Amino acid sequence: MRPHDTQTLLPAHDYDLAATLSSGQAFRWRERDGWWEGVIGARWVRLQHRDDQGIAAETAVPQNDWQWLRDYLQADLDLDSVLRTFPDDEPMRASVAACRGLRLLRQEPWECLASFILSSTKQIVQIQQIIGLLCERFGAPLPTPPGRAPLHAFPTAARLAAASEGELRACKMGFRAPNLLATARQVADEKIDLKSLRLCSVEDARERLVQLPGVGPKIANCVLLFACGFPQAFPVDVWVMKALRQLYFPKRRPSPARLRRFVATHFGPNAGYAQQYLFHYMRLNGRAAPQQTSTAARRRA
DNA sequence: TGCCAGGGCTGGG
DNA sequence: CCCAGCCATGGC
Repeated sequence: MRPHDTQTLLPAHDYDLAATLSSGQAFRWRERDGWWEGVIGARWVRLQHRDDQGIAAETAVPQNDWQWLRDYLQADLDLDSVLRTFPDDEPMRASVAACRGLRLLRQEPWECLASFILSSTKQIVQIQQIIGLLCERFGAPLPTPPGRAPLHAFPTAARLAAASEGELRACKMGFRAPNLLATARQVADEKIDLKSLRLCSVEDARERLVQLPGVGPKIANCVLLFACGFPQAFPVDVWVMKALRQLYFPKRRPSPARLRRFVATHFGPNAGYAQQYLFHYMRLNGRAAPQQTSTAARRRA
């Protein structure tokens, strides 16, 4: 790789770029002309997986160091060493077989937190729309390649803290607007230091996150897993709940406490990684789930 | 306890 | 075409 180039090729084994970028961890990636286009920090970038070579990357502005991209993609992580820690049971084997190469990204904490506050009771498509509007209206403009539509960085907490609730509601986020605004103010006022959460114990970090308005256990776990680097954090949403019920408790309906104990003990030190595989597996098979007894499952089939 | 609060997409009628 | 359902959190 030459210095000050707008292109590079990152060596990466066992990396399913499409699954990773579309798996509901991050919301600003779009596929276009066989590339995945997005924004990381203040950089426009597009990515393309090349068999046996790795991940090709192009930026709008020359780079002399691509560490920011390796960090974001976690390209240097040895996936096998993670997969080896998964429990050796049928649901995990099936989930890994369905999308081997699925990875966790390492996102910027504020963007991750704000995005997941906006994610509550929304589906991925709508989350993308809200975040698109938010970036367009409040994010700093970024250099893009010639002939490309202008693009914006994710808005800073300070910028959103200075917005009105009405302006945020105009981005179609509905009742999440006051939560996002109040959390942006706390972050901007340094009531919480998101970057230092990774230095806490996972329990301490979670406790601090759930103090923020609009942040419950599910969203806190998303931030811990996708931004703070806690591989044991285990967000439980409806898809994961469905996976746990169908795959591990097909007969009885476990209590929430029992379920919490199960996920805390069964999946090992990389439980969050295991969760991502279950989530993706359920999303792939959700429509055609074979073992349905509930009306909800039958309606889906 | 149970309902409700945006809203855009999906599936079924 | 229309309409119910989806969805994680907080407030009532």
